[in-house]
Amino acid sequence: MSELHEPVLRWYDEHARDLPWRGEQASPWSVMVSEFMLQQTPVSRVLPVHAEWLRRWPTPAALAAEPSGEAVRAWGRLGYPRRALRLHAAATSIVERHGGEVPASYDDLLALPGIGDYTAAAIATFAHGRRHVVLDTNVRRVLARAVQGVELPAPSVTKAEREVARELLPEHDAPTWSVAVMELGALVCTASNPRCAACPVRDLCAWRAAGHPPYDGPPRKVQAWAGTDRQCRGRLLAVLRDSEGPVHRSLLDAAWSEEAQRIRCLASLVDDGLVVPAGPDTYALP
DNA sequence: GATCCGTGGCC
DNA sequence: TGGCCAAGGAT
Repeated sequence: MSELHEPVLRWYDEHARDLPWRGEQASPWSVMVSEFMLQQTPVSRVLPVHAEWLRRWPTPAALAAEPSGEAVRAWGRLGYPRRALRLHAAATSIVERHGGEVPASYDDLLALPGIGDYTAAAIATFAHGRRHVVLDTNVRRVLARAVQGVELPAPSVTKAEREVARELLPEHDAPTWSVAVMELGALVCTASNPRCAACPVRDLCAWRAAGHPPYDGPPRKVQAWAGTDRQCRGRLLAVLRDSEGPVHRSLLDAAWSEEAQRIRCLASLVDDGLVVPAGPDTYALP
């Protein structure tokens, strides 16, 4: 047991947010939906959409019974709408291969569409109480600072980093430890303007002890947005989402003026399965 | 490993 | 004002 455990767990007991996908009443499916939605997306924006999804589709079978386009539509403006398609596909696979129950094993979860290392570990841990290393951006940042003494972790997970997290994982109640570290990273040990004065392990923190040296790794690229294909795809899909049925090409033309890019992006949306041709110059959600 | 994939709030 | 960031995954 590291000396980090007690203060972090005590802090979590006092400061944890009461989120609907936490606690005894949350089903594994609720946890799974939340993990898909939380990928690169803040909690505050996930909350209302998650509630509506669980009300409308309380089980994987309920979601799988509907066209994937309904999932894309109900995804709303959460972003990265391919996640909605993958969640629908994962629900279908759960019905077909797992009797409609969210799998508990990491390997079974990892085999589902839209689930990588983090999400498989998170669902196995938080929905089923298994013991896995849960390495998300929050945990990585907390450990980078408290243990390694650097402001931010490397661009991708290193072997040493995973080993540090593995050694810190307690034998008993690993889920509470992981969610506590994540919560600490989300609320106190934030990427910018960390609230060190409120941190339960400030006196143990290697980064603080070193005088808060600034990040000195490779430059972190900020994604461009204005004029990109992602913005164009977002505009086009929003037209489909906000329409009852199939829409004519002219409505899509009005959503993005640059023709070559518009055509390329529409083709990529069709290729991704987010849009389907529905007739002459007509398109719809799948 | 680098790149692509949405969206909106914040300091 | 605009760079920065938010519980990643697939290719």
